[in-house]
Amino acid sequence: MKITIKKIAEVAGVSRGTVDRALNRRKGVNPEVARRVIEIAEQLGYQPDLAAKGLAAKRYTPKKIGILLCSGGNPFFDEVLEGIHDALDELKVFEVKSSVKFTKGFDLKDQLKKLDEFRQEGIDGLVITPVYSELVAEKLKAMKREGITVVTINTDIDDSGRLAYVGCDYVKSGKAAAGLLGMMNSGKEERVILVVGSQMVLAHAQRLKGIFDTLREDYKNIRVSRIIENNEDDETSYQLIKEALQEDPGLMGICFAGAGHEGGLRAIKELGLAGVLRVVTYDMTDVVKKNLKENVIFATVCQEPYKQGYLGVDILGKYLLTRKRPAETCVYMHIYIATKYTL
Amino acid sequence: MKITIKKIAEVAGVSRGTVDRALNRRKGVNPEVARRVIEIAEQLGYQPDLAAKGLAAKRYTPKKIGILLCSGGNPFFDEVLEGIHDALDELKVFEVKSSVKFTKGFDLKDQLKKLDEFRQEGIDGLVITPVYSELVAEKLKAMKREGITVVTINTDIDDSGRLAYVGCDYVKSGKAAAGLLGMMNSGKEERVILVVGSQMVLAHAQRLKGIFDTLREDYKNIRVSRIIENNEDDETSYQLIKEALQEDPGLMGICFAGAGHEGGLRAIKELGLAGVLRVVTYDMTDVVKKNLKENVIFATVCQEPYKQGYLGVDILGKYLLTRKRPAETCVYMHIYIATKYTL
DNA sequence: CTGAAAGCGCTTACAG
DNA sequence: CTGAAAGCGCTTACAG
Repeated sequence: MKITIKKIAEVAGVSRGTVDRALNRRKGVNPEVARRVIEIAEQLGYQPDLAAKGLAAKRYTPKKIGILLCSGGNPFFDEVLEGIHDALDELKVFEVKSSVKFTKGFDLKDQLKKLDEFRQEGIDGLVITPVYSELVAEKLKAMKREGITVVTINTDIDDSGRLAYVGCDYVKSGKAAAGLLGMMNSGKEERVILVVGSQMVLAHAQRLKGIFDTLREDYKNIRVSRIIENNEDDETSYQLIKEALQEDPGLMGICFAGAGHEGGLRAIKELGLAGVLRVVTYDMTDVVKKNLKENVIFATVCQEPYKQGYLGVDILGKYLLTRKRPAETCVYMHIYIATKYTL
Repeated sequence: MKITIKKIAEVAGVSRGTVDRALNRRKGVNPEVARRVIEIAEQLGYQPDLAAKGLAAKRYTPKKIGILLCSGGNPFFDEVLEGIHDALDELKVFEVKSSVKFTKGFDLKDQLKKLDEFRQEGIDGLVITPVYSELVAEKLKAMKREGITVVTINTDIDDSGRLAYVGCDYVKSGKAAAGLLGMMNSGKEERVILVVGSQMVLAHAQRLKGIFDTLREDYKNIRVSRIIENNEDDETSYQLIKEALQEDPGLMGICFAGAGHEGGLRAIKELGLAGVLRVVTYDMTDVVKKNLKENVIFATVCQEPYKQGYLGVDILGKYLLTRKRPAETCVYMHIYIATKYTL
């Protein structure tokens, strides 16, 4: 076998308890001794045995992870949640407990409130889809000071002291959608419209940027004739898109950069444009699936939702159990394209 | 905590050793007693603790996994191999050893020989990309009788007694490629050519089927004007495709259903058809990446190579350590589409 | 066929 | 600040 704590203890001439305390940066060790032990461990290439750690952990206070998602009403997060649960299940062996909370959409106040609830309950780590606000960043920093480790998933937030971000590069995902429109371009001058929830949503703004950059550089004969903000609301989406399509009957395509496609798709179908207007969406919800099958949506750009949830929890769990940080602070998901044939 | 072996021992009125022997179907337990122990364990919902199993396993003979890949010269397998190594690394905690062997392409004789080598060395489990031959199926069955558990990845083989198959649904991946050609169809009657390694390679034949089915059903104005067999050889590919393109200058697209695109792509570039002829490929090798970036390949259909390797080993490892079978015998990979923008 | 015991590597309450 | 010891859950060589 390999280097164990026992071996290190022998070499350092101290007890295994002291080695454990030193390596895990626990308090109450002579700094001199600690330094030496750590150095010896590094020299010998010590790798802690996770199985043994897990087993020993069972005797003492369990770790607790909080999960806070802005997913109310957004089916995209069902798959994220699957990943979260699978990772939590695997952590159960190590006696890691968990508690999951949701807010309806990106509601700032509600998020702040739920964060305080978690602080009261007492958690060791948090996986969160943060609302993009300084208030949240501040609160996360305060929680860090209290010893709570934070991992952001799906959306990131600056200067919050988080351990890692697991999610999408949204500019890149914008490019992917533009590439699809380009692929379907006939070679003639054509117009498309873009639909976002709000340009204030960071992810949507970044996707727009990716789309514009790509069209400008690679597909000069595609012009964006209009940007519609639907607030991710289906009724708004329906009205605005219906209008837009009627005013500009020769459109080649439309790209939904955020949620709320259902209404827009309804408008498209009513106007008899299904299968004609090239529709590109994001993610893979039931609505998207249905409309891919019916040839209304041509393709959709995906971002590994399951993995976002799984890795978010996994990275946090590994850190809590072993203080091991992920190799990269930002773990970007694979961006890929799905069609009716890949379902 | 939960139900442990100790608890079961108490309830059954036997020692922990006996419980262990009964639950793991080891020999030398009174059948009556074994039956009762197993029943009690089920009743109590006993779930063995992996960490403890791993720790205990360290004291005794390690398990050994053999890996046998038909990957010589095929860059697609680099990523499969990454997944394999990551999974093996995780198994090291449980003292699982491994040995990896390769054959050059799908060489039947070489595969049979390497299988015998593994038997000699003594392995407990095998992850293999089987050559599609009855001789292989027979040998795998023989190995099963000797107590070796087999998992197939990337390609399956019937009636071989394997524990599971992890890989692609090739008919479906054929459909995905056809869908891409369809997406790029101008609406007019158009012709495409298909390139395979050999129609004798099961995966290629299945992809062809998927492509034909889809074109027939959904894209009636795309006609396959020719099928080229390139033996996955670049020179052959170059020659045949150059000829084909010269004979039929109005082609809309070409789909490479197997390896050996490099030569074909060279022909396309020489004839000045880069960016004009719609090229669809499979998988994501360095050659594919380069040609996506240069706008020669429009899109490529992928099949989670990393995951194939990872899960193949993971499923086998879990089975060897805990006799737990995967939920599904056939674990199908996600099929997805990549473009230059998703790189 | 069965039980008692040792030990896998790590952690912490306890005593000093 | 440090060491000796117990124990997390499981497995097997050993003795009977």
